[in-house]
This record gives sequence, C-alpha cells and structure tokens, in this order.
Amino acid sequence: MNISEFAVYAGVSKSAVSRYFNDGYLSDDKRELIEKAIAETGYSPGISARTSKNRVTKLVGVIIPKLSSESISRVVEGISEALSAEGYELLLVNTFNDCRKEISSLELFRNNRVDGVILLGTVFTDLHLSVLGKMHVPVVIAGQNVKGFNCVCHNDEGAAYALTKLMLEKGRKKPAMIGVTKDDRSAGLSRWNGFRRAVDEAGLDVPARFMETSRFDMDSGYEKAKFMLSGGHLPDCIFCATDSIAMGALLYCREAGIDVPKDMMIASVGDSKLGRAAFIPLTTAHLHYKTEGRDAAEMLLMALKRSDTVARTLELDYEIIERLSTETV
Amino acid sequence: MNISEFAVYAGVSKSAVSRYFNDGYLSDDKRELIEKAIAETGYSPGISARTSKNRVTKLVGVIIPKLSSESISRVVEGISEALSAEGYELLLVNTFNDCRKEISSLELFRNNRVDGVILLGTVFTDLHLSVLGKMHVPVVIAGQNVKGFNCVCHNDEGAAYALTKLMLEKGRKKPAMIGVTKDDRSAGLSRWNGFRRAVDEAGLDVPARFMETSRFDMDSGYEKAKFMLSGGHLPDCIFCATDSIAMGALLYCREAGIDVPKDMMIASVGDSKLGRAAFIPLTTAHLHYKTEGRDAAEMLLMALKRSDTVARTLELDYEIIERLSTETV
DNA sequence: CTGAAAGCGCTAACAA
DNA sequence: TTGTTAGCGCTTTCAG
Repeated sequence: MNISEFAVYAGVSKSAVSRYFNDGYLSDDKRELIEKAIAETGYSPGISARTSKNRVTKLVGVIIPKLSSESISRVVEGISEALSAEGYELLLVNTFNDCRKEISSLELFRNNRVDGVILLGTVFTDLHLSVLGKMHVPVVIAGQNVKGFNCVCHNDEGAAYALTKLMLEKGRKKPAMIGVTKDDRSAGLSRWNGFRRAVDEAGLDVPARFMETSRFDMDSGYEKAKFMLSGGHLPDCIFCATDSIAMGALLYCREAGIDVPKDMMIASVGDSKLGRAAFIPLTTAHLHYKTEGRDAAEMLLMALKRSDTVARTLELDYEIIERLSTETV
Repeated sequence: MNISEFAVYAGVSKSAVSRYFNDGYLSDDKRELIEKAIAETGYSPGISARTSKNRVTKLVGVIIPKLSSESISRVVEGISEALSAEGYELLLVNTFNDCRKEISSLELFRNNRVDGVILLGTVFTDLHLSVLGKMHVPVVIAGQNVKGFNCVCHNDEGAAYALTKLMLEKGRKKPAMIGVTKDDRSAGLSRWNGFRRAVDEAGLDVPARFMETSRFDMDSGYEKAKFMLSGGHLPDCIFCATDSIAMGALLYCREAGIDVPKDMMIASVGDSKLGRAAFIPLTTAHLHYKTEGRDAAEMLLMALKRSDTVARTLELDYEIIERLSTETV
C-alpha cells in the first residue's frame, strides 16, 4: 500500500498523511483518522522515496577489517547501542582486511547511501587520507588517531608504558616485546613506543633478538615466542601488543617448561576473555572498546546535527589489571 | 551533482547515463563519454532515488541478539562474506537480547528498507511466528529450526549425543549436564535431548542434582558447577551446552582440586578459542558457524531471485574434536 | 490548518 | 541504439 491508497482509505489527503509522519502540523481529527487507518492496515511509509526527497537515510556506515576479534566486536556493540538510541541504523561493511575494499566502501559511502561513516581502520595510507578528505558525509575514525579527522582512540602508548614499567619495577632486567607491524599506528607503533620509553627510562638495553613482530593471532604469537625463547640468552619478561599474542607466548612457555611468572613475566593489552580464563591469568591493560564505539557514534551523531567542520580527537584512558602472570613469587 | 547535471556535463541524455549504470544497452561512444565524465567528476547515482523506483535496496537486514559472542560473530562473518560477493550490503540490528526489539525490527523490515532478512533468533514465541508470517520480504532463520520457515541450523541433538556418548564409552557411569534454557530450542532443548538419548541408551539414571540450567556465560557456568559439585555424591563427567559454560566448570574444578579429566571429564559444544587455549583443552563439537552464515545468506539470495515460496531447511553437521578434557589417563 | 500541485533524482516504456 | 516522456512514492511549497 502506498501513500495515495492509504490516504484514500483513511479519508484524508496525501499531504495530511505525509505531515502525520513528519512535522505533524495537523488537527486532532485528521490525526485520529490516520491513526485508526494505520491500526487497521499496518501502513508505514516507504523510506526510500522519502530519502530521495530529503536526503536523509538514518543509516550510518561502519567499516571494519574483520569481525572475528573480540575487541572489534565490542566496538561495534558500542556503536550499535548509541546509534539505535538515536533511531539510526548500522550498515556494516566487513573488508576482510582488504585495503582496497576499505577504500571502495568509503567511495561508495561518499555520496549517498549513508548519513555518516565510522571507520575502524588499522593502516592508513596516503590514498586513505585522500579519499577521506573528499568525503561529503561526516566521518569518525575509531581506534586510531589520524590528525585532521574526527577520532576516538586509546592511550596505547601509555598502556604499553605502564605495563612494561610494572614488570620492570618488579625487578625484571631483561625485557622483551612481541609487537605488531608499525604500519598500524595504534596497536603497532604506539605500543612499541610505550615499551621503548619504559625501557629507556630504566636505563636498560634491549637486544634486537628480544623484539619480535608478530601477526595478530595466537599461533603467530606462539611462533614468535618459540623463536625468541629458543636461544641461549633468555629475557625475563615479555610485553605483548595483544592478548592473543600473549596467549600464544604463554602456551609456548608451558610447553617449554618455562615458569610463568617466576622465570618469565608476561603482560599484554586488551583484557580479553582469553586472558582472563587462561591457565596463568594475564596481566593486561583494559581498553574501553565498547565505550570507544559508543563515543565514536555519539561524536558522529553530533557532527550530523551541528554542522561545524572542526575535527575533534577523543582519547580514552586505559586501566591496568594485574593478574598472576606478573606476580612476584 | 545529479543525473541531469551530469548528463549535460557528459554530453549525453539522462537515459544514457541511467542505462550506463544499469543494463548497459549502450554504444561504445556514449559509454566512453560517460566514463570520461565520471573520471572527471566522480559522479555516482544516488541509490535512494533508484530504490524508490525499482524497489530494490540491495540491503539485507540481519537481526542478532548480541555481538559479544564468538559464535554469533562467526555467523555474521559468514553472512557478510556471501552477501558482499553478490553486491549486497548488511544492515545490522543488535537487539541486546530484547525480544521486543526483535519484533519491532522485523516489523520495520516488513515493508521496505531491506530486500530480505536473516534472523539469528534464540527464543521463538507465538508473536514471532505471527510477525514472521506477515513479512513481505523473504526471511531466513539461522541457528534454529522453525517449521514452515527457511532455516539453516545445526544438528545440535546429534552433537550433544555424540559428546555424551564419547564420555560414557570411556567408562564414565555418572554423567551430569549443565545446559541452558529449553526456550532456546537449539542450544537448549536439542542439546538436552541429545544428552538424554545417550544416557538412556547406556541404561543410566541421572539424578536431578546432576542437571543444571545455566546462563550462557562463563561465570554462570562456574556457579552451576560449584553448586553441583559441592554435594557429597559427585558425577564423573559433565556435558556442557556451551564452551563458555564448560570453561566456568573447568575453572571451578581447578579451584576445588578436582582432576580433569581423571576424576571429571568435561565436553561441550562450540569449539571456541577459549576452549582451545584452556588450561585443560576442551573436547568439543565444532559447529560450522561461519558456514551457517554463508549458507543462510545464499539461501536468502536464492529466495530473492527465484520467487517460489517453498520453505527449506538446511541442517549442518558437526565435528567432534577430542582434547585433553576427556582423555583416559 | 488544509489539499492541490509541483518536484525530488531516478528508471523504464515508448517511438524514433 | 537513442532521447523524450511519463511515472515511482514521497515531501514540500503555495494558495486558500
């Protein structure tokens, strides 16, 4: 049923119906008539036609690299919460870690389809920046701090610093790190920097063998730990960029008969279920992923209503959670 | 820029432009002209206006109870993969386990907005069935077998049966189960039934104390295990409806000094990362969640192009993965 | 406050 | 193969 048919059914004009669903500049009589007809027919106006007039989709595009990650799930959970509170819906694009799909989605979103975009990026190339610069809808970047754009991010450097320092203050002298690619400025570069700062402040030297770059998964963490811990000279603590990596390292230690935390402390960022339920529960930095999602959505919604063009950066703090993996025994 | 302006710019008619973006019934000259103009202007047609004509949104609504679950993430991952392969996009609605939101989303989707719906339901009430019956777009239900509707689901009963039987065949005589509410016909009822069938076939009797109903999370699993294992008379194996619950039970066993698997075997359904990385790795039934998502999406896409109205049910088999938690020592 | 009528950006039927 | 023209279902003037 379309608006014309419905208007006839209800015994009012098309305009009255339209007004009922929009401003509501309407007498009570008509309103009643319309409400009665709705109850009887279940009519609701088609969104697409409306959109083609007033250019508002009530849709927010959310671009993510993958879904099989606890942290990303949590961010999206936060986004969906804030969005649905304001009557917006979520158009989810999974890029499967494919940079080109990230770009093409942004381009798809540039003109129409969505009112705004939230981008959970990992690596930002020049191409990204160029495409982002040409967007005609507001964009918020979540999880990364990219100058000149709206961002909601974490204090990654601080978290890495605090965790490393925590282990050093417990007397460890031979720190190691298993990190991820520095192309990822947050989980990569910033956490390397935090580690480095703590180590430098303590006046320690870290041999190259004690710094490994891993992928994001547990298996890769396991391999890197195996490689690092197979030599003669061993570190006495490892800071891992993510919980999954730490979990892999922990598994290797168990296998190799290395006592955690006595001979090897381990700490990492993320506070995942995995780390909480591990054989040796992991000391970790809790990042407020869900809050990040909620805040990113709220920032976008704000950008949608006021239409100033000032870029804002919101940084969320972390929380250190000490568990068995760094306990002094 | 709209189609008229663009047509003028390119030096062709509106129809030529429209055709370019649709069928493509077009000479090479015009095509070239248009391509050149696109390169210069970045024009792309607004989707909303198109939709208001041909009533196709290229959007699929996906309704989920929550995102903070490994299994659900995997299903959605599969859906997004299949959908994007066919040029469809994913409108995600998170109901936060709120039944009313589930209903209202279905109603929202009934008329317009999306071409089809995939529902990851848990509990199906009469209201659900009534609303589902009134949908004007195709619907596929994932993870549940609801008669009369398109479904992609698992052999939950079989998985539960196989896991329970596996433990009984290893000589265990006092089986227990920690399940979830039977309102959930898949993770609840079916798994209870599978357990029951294996136990009956073995001619064993299960006291009421050995059957607990838990929530879906680890903490609840812990509590139920604690309650069950605090009495004098203990079971010698526990089948848990989900990995999270089993993980809770495992944690309690460690705390209580109960030796897994020697004094207590544990098995559960789900094959989550958690169970794989656990202190005592969990024997589990792998359910093909990602495949479920992919198949559900493909079933929907099929329903979209052929327009028969036959309801189909696709059942996916499970795979038993034996790990330490059920090993005979 | 109301209804008629014009128009949103696009697609599709039509005649050429 | 093309351009003209008439819609799609809705919103928004504009007189009244």
